[in-house]
Amino acid sequence: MNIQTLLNQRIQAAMVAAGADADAPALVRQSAKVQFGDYQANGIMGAAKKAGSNPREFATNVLAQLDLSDLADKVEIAGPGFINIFLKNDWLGSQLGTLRQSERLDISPAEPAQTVVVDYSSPNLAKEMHVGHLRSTVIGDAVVRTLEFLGHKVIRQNHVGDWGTQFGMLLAYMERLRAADAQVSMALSDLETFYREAKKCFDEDETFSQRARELVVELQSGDELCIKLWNEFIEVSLQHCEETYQMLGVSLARQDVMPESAYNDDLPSVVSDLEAQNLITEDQGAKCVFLEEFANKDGEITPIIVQKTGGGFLYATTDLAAIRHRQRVLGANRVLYFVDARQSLHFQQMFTLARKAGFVAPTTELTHMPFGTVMGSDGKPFKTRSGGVAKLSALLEEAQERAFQLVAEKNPDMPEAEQRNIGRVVGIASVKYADLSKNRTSDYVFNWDNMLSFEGNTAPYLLYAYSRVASIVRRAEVDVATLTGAILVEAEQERALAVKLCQFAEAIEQVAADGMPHFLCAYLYDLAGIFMSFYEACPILNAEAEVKNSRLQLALTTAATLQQGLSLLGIETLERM
RNA sequence: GCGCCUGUAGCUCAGUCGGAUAGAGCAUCCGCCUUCUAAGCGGACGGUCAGGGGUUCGAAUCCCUUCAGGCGCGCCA
Repeated sequence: MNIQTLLNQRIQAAMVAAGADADAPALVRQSAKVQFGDYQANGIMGAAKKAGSNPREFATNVLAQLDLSDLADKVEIAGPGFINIFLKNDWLGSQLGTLRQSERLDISPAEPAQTVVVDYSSPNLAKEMHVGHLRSTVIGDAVVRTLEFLGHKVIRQNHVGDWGTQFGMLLAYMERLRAADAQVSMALSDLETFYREAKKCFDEDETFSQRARELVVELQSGDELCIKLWNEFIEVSLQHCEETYQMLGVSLARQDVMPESAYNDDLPSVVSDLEAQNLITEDQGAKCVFLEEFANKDGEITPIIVQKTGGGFLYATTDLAAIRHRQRVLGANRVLYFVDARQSLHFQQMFTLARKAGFVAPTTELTHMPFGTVMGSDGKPFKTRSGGVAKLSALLEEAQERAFQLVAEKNPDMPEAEQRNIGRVVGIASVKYADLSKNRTSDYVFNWDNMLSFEGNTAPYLLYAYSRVASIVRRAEVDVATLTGAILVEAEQERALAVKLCQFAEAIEQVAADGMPHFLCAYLYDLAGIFMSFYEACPILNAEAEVKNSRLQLALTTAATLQQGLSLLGIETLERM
C-alpha cells in the first residue's frame, strides 16, 4: 500500500470529473506542516489556471467529486487552492494491522516488473580497491537490493577493469620476480605495493618498460604463457575484491563479474556495425564517430574514438559492446551506471551513440547515476594521514577499531567478543551510512567523529533505536507471531508513528526510481526519531492490556521496518548494543 | 576557450522535479533518569538560500548574468 499513490489516483479522478484535462496531475505530497494535514494536493492551482477557472472554485468542484470518507476525516481547501487531507486514526490503525500481518510490510510488487542491469563497483583490478570505489559499491548495492525487494529482475554487472596497457607492466614485474625465484604469490598479497614497484621499474628501467609493452601485445594476441600469468594476477586481485565486499557486506559475487576483457571478441563487430551505418569517420588514422549533438557553438565536435591508429580498441568501444550485450543478451529494460560524475560526458556520448546505432531499443532506459567525490576535512579528495590514497580494506579496519573503542568505553562489562562484534557492525554501518545518507550527486566530507556519533542522522543512532525496540520485545515475552488485536492510534506520538510506518513504501519507491538511497536514510532517521519520542511518551510494558497490545504492535512494526530498511541499505542490525 | 557539477545557519547536511512561515544534527544555552537501554527525550538561539535581473498567483528550485570552487574536453580507463 502506498498512500500517496492512492490519493493521487483518487484526487486525479475527481479533478477529471470536475473538468480538468485527463493528464492533469494531482501532485499529492506529504504535507509540509502538521496544520496542513497528512497529505496535500498541489495540482489544483495548475489545473485551474490551464482551464482558466478560479482555483478555489475549481477546488470546491473537485471536492464535490471526491469521496475520501473511508480514510480521511477531514478534507479541506486552504490557501490559494491546496487540498489538505487529514487521515482517520482508525483507518491508520487498520492499515497498520494489514501491514504488520503481511509478509513484506504491505509493499506491492512493482508493476510491471522490469529487467534492470546495474553496473556498479567496477574496480580496476590492477590495483587494490580504495576509497574511490566506496560510493559506487555501496550506493549501487543499496539500489540493487531495493529494486529486487520491489520485485524487479536485477542483473548485477561488476564491470571490472582487467585489460589495458598497465597490465603489461604488471605482467613484466611478475615475470621478473619469477626469474629471480621470488614468491610471486607473496608479492601479490599486497597489490598496492606490487603496483608501485612495477610502476617504479617501468619508469626507471628501459628494458623493463620495453618488455612491458611487448607483453601487452602478447597478451592481446592470446599468448599462452602470458594469459596464464594474467589469469593468475586477475584471480588474486578478484579475491582481494571479494574479501573487501564481504567485510563491507556487499552482495556482489563472482558470477556478477563481467570484466572488460569479456567483450574483446565483440569489439571488431561493434566497429563494423557502426561502419555499416555510416557513423564512422576516419580522422588522423583513427576511427571516430562525430555526433552533432556534441558540437559546440563553432560547430566543433569532440569525437568518440572507437579504434586507434594501428587497430587497437578503446574503453568507448568496450562500453558500447557492453551496452549492446546488456540489451540483446541480458534483455534489459533499464540500465543503471553507478559511476563517478567525471565520466558524465563519456556516458552521454555512449548513450546517444548506442541509440543512434540501434544497440538499444528506444524504450530501454540508459541512465548514468553519477556521484560526487569523498573529500577530506581539508576539502580535497580524501587521503590517508601519510597522504596516499586510502585502501578501502584499511579504512574499514579502522572503522571497526574506532567503533570497538567506543563500545568498550560505553559497556566496559560486556564480553570482548560481543564488543568486537558490535564494533564490527557499527563500524561498517557507519561508513556505509555516512555515504548513503548524503545526496548521491554532491561531494561529501569524510569525518570519523560525525559518522560514528550517536546523534543525528547516523548509523549508530538508527542501530540504537533498533536495539531499544528489540529490548522491549524481549522483555514483553510474547509470541510475536500470534500477537493480534486492534492497533489503537490515539496519542499524538502513536499517530505520528503510525503515519510514518505507513509511508515506508513511498520511501523505497523513490529510491528505486531515482537511484538515491538517501531518501530511505532520511525516512529511517525520521522513523527512528519518531519512535524515540513515542518511547519516551508512551509506556508500553506497563500499559493496560489493550493499550499494551497495541503499542507492542507499533513497536514490532517499527522494528520490522527499521530492519527491512537497513537491510535494503546493506546494513546489519544488532539486538543489543 | 567550450561544457558539466556545486554554492542553503559558525560546522556537517536535507529540502519529495514550481507550493504555504526554508528544515535536521553538531556546536552554544536551558530543562528531564527510584518506571521499558540517558548511546535517549523536550526546549531556546541561529538564514540576504553566493550576488543581480527575469518568468508567475507562488522561486532555494525554472531562464539570463556575474562571482567563487570542483571536474571534464582525439587515439589512458
